[in-house]
Amino acid sequence: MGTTQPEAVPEPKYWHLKTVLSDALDSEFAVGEILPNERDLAARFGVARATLRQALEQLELEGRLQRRRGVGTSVAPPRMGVAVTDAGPNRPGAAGDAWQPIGSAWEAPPAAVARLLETEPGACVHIVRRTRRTRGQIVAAELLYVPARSVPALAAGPAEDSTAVLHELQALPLDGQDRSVELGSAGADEARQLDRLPGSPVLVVTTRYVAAGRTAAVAVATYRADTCKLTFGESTPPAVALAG
Amino acid sequence: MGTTQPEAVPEPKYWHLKTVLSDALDSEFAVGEILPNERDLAARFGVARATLRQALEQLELEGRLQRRRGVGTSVAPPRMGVAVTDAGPNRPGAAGDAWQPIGSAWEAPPAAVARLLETEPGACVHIVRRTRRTRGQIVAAELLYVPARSVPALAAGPAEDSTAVLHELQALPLDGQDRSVELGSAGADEARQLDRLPGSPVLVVTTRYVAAGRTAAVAVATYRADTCKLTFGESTPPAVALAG
DNA sequence: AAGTGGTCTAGACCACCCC
DNA sequence: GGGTGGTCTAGACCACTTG
Repeated sequence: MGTTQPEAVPEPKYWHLKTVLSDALDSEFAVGEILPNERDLAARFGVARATLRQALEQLELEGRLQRRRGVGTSVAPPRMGVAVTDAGPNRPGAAGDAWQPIGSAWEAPPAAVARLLETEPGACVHIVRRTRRTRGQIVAAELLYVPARSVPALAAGPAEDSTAVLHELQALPLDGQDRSVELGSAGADEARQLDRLPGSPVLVVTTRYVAAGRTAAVAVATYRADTCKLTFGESTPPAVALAG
Repeated sequence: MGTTQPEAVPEPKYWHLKTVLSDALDSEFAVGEILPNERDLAARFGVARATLRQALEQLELEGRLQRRRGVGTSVAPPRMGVAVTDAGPNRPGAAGDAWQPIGSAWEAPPAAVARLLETEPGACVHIVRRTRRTRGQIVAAELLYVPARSVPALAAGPAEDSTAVLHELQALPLDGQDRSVELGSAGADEARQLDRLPGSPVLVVTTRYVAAGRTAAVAVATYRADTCKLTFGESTPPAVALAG
């Protein structure tokens, strides 16, 4: 009896909070502006800080917010469109948007990669580490796995220079490539390169380069999921994608 | 003094927990097996339940675990490879892997979509809702936005049948399409269709279909990020992708 | 009714950034 | 040193599924 209001299913507080904050972000804050701190916000909305944080986490996941320890929470700019299709190791890529080699190694790849490469588990391959910078921001960290058979001009073993591997790889005639995209979380090393905390959500792009019917190389690139929108263009998208 | 071990930077507990659990998953549990409940696990590792949950959330984000309220936490199977490239509205798609129309409407699209469609903000378009099923599982929910000009054979206004819009769209000669992939979180409606909780991470695939130099249609598909790996193949990937 | 994961609280301490 | 977000705790209650 009483006030007959079954209330159906009460929406979780953090969910309601999220929509309220999202609206406020659109109407009352500018990009880059810093929000009040979490303790104040929680008090203002009458919830515990953990609950407020749950809402902030969601908004960060959607690319609406950016949080930096010791600094504060700010309104994030729209996600950058990052072209994936032509960013392969043997396409130098656009001038201002470049992959930068960080180093190289001669090690055994993880089992999953070895399977793709069709190499013996435990066998060593060239591993080139690169980062990708778009408009000044580091947006991705990549590990490029190249089996010795794909770069016959190089002696098996550690390469003196990471660019040598990339250079040899360019000489290889490609049949094609296939790619997959999935959600992951940044490992300790990737997190450092991407300037994020470990565990941050990333988009993992695995590219398999095929030459002469075999897998010539495998690239595993992890993109910041908060700031990036991966684009796969066939026609010319530029203005629209950037306007976001 | 005591044992002089500065311990450098202590790794967060939930991070360490995650790796321990991850190893245990590989070695001691089978796919589909249900883990001990959260309270027991937390006690066993000597942490608060919230901390244990933080580790579980990460593992779920990586597609290692599946949690169902009222049931328990189980070991997830490897992610399904879901082909995106040839799954457009005018490619019927493979036989066993199909989009199923759910309904249609005649409404104004969100502002972001209207911008892509180059229609007036507030103008109505055909909206077709579909779900995609792969191996029996619903993996994606899509909203297909079709402006009236792209389907001249149909009267402007609510379509009697969602298949009519799709049928007319197939008649349109396409110049090409471009796509973007980004991280998002499921809204209340999408969550219901995907059998997930609101806020669950999803991969949002936005496809712009171009005909005669204009945007003919826009599809916004949200894929379950926990169970799906999106594939963009140019060569034939099958066995490898499925073996995961 | 019992057991599960999901939400929420009120507090504490820590790591980091900037002044 | 003072402020920020990040981690952690110990408890409570709720929503859902299953027997």
